Amino acid sequence: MRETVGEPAPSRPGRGRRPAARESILDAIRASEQLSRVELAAVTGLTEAAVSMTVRRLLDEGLVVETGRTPTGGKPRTLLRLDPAARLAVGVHLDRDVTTFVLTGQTGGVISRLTRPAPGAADGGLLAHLAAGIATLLAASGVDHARCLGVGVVWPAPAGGLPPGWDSPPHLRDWDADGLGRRLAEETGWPVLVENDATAAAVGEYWVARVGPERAFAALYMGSGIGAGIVAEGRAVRGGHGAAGEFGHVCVQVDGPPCWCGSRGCLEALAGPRTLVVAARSDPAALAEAGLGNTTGRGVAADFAAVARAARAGAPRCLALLENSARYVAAAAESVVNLLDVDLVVLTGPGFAAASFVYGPAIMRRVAPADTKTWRRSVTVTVSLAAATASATGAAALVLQSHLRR
Amino acid sequence: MRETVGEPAPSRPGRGRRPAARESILDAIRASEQLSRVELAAVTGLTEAAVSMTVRRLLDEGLVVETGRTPTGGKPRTLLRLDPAARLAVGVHLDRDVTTFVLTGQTGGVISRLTRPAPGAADGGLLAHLAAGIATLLAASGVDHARCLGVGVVWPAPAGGLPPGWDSPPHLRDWDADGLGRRLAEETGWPVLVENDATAAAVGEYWVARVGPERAFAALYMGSGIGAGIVAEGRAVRGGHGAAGEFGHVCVQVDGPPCWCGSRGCLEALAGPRTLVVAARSDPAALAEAGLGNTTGRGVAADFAAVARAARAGAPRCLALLENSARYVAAAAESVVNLLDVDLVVLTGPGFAAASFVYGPAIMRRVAPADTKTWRRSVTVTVSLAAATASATGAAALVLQSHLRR
DNA sequence: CCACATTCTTAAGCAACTGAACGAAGTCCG
DNA sequence: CGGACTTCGTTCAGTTGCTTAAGAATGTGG
Repeated sequence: MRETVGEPAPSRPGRGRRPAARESILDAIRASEQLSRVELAAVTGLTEAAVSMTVRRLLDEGLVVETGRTPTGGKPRTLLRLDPAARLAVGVHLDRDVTTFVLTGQTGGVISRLTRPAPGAADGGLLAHLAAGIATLLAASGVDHARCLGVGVVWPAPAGGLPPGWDSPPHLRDWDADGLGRRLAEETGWPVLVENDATAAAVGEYWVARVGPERAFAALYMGSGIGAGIVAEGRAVRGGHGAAGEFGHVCVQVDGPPCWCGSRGCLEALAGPRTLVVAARSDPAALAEAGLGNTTGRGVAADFAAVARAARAGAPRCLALLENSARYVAAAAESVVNLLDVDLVVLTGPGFAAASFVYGPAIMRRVAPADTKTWRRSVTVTVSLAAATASATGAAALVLQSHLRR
Repeated sequence: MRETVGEPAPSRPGRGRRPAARESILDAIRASEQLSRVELAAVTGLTEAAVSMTVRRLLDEGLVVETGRTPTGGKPRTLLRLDPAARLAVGVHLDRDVTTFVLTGQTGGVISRLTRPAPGAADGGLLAHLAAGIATLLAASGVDHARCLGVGVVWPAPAGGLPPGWDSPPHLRDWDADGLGRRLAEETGWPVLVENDATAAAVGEYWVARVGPERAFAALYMGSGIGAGIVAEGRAVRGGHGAAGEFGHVCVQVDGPPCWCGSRGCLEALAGPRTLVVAARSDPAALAEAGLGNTTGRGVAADFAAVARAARAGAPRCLALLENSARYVAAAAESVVNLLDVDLVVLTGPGFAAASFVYGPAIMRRVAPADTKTWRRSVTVTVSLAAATASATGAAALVLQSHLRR
């Protein structure tokens, strides 16, 4: 379950119901970059009168600005945009080896960024690490703190909390989503929201890439593990306990090798970055190609990137390892597409940022074949523009989105 | 896209917005069988005053009835139920070999039922077949036609329409969802809704089995093919083009045998009922066990049922065939559970009705193992109580549900 | 029979939206 | 250049769905 902590919703007395117009108007402008009032009325299904009134309020609050006009047959349309600086959000990605902090504006654009190594066991704990990073980020950017809506924290674990036995990094091991959100909210004074990193990447992509709510899409995220975030009808799919998107444990081979999760043939066990790196280290040729010989313990992501670089430079063994992995990932992606009728697959995260030149074509071949003999609808496969920081910006986007839908 | 045809919503002037209370109250009563007004207020989050007013209107309309009271410390609660006979819906399942018609009440209970063989090429066409069946069903049940809300038609194809190359039975081949809905609405005068049969089975199960909206669940449907319907947050997951739930084309073996869909290793190609029946017919031992020797062309479902009967009676070859199929189905079910964080899997449709004694345990072993070492949440696997008519009742439930959410 | 607890109803008010008419800001054309 | 026309946006009264607040109904225990 997603956790929102801090600032309880002020239940003003005498208040009617939650205004739906506000949400749909802001979301429509977000998705289209700029829109006039009549267009908003058409898109949202509201009357022009309702749009007019709601927009005036948004203008008064400074959330929206008028930017130019487009000529028509009669009175020209006045275009509306979100004011990027009107609202800010902090996004934090707690990955295994590194923590990324970003400050974004209302449109999801990154204002400033900060990267820190993940805290070791003796570094004074996770809370201090987070609070310091957030403070540094805000101080460096010099923005008005009052405009910051809150903090989104995402990690490579289900949003519903870490189940026992989960393979989590040491500095996250003793935390659950609920506790982390509450404690960090107390520490910083901001509302805090905790979510899975792949889901956040998907929401971030939805937000930043201006995907329309009519598209069902999946963001495949490869960091030190592999996960998927799914957005359908403009909403993140979280499942019964906030653990949807366990792409790494999709079965791609009935009697495949055992996985730490207790099952067999899981994608992660067959083709995950960790598996690939282990294979590269145990293969002398690949080891030499990727220059992994005299490095050790740098973390899976760094090793994976080295293998990808070598493959891109033409190293045959590294390329073979990646292509083998890509076969499995493509098959799992096909399952996602078939199960959820996804028409847009976005590859994101540092893993795909480094190796999309192998994974992208492989997934495309399997999921969106060029021949039209197959029955399937057309599926687009793209690589995220900011794959390395996708989760952190997604974390911020989650905060922005939750403020739309308050 | 789902198609609703007929009866355009009367847009009364001066009307405010769509009442959300009505929907949530009816849905809460549906899910709980009976509830008092205070309980409704607690469950729906509405105030007691709002519940009181809305319920009175529902009582006036006859949708809801008061049934008894429960003692408390003070004034006893008056319990409310849906009046099953207040609203009726017709559900039609157009399967490959047989068409099933059901008439259900507001709670989804079957009032009357009719089964007809699927029309051949020379039987005067699909529309006449449907119209005649519906007329016969209603005449036989002797209910007031005015209380019938509409007709739901479901078929073994995506709700979004039949893509070119789809392996559809002859009598459905020239139809698309849109056209069928419109034409049947003209023919019968009722609103018509066209949907995928597995999705309908899931909605039917959700409706009839009183699943709460907090559960994410998947209905696996085996008829002459194999599909999945997914319900999350009380809504059917349809995906970008209404083609979600293509469980039969989940990949369970990267380099498995080619499937007619153009891909490889699809569940249906490896373990679907058709594949299993073909295997049984080409295996002399299984052929003899199941008594398929002197039958031919009865359709996949009948042959599959014969194999299942033989296996249940102890026939080793038939059992082996089923258990092999179940291994693959279980792996694919595991993928669904992991991707969507489903906590309830329901087996339904004639295939699972005949062979759940093999598939149920196999899926349970893989998806809900008894040992708690795994990280996964507890998943329940059950067999539908009315697996054989699940899709037809689901079709009717879709009509009921769409009237809640109008 | 009278507190007391609890459930449900009634009454007044408010906020969000609707429809319809009107004002505003352009283009087009004689 | 001025008026018809087109399209955009606003104003205003009215309806509706819900809110809070108070009270009526209907039981139990003393």
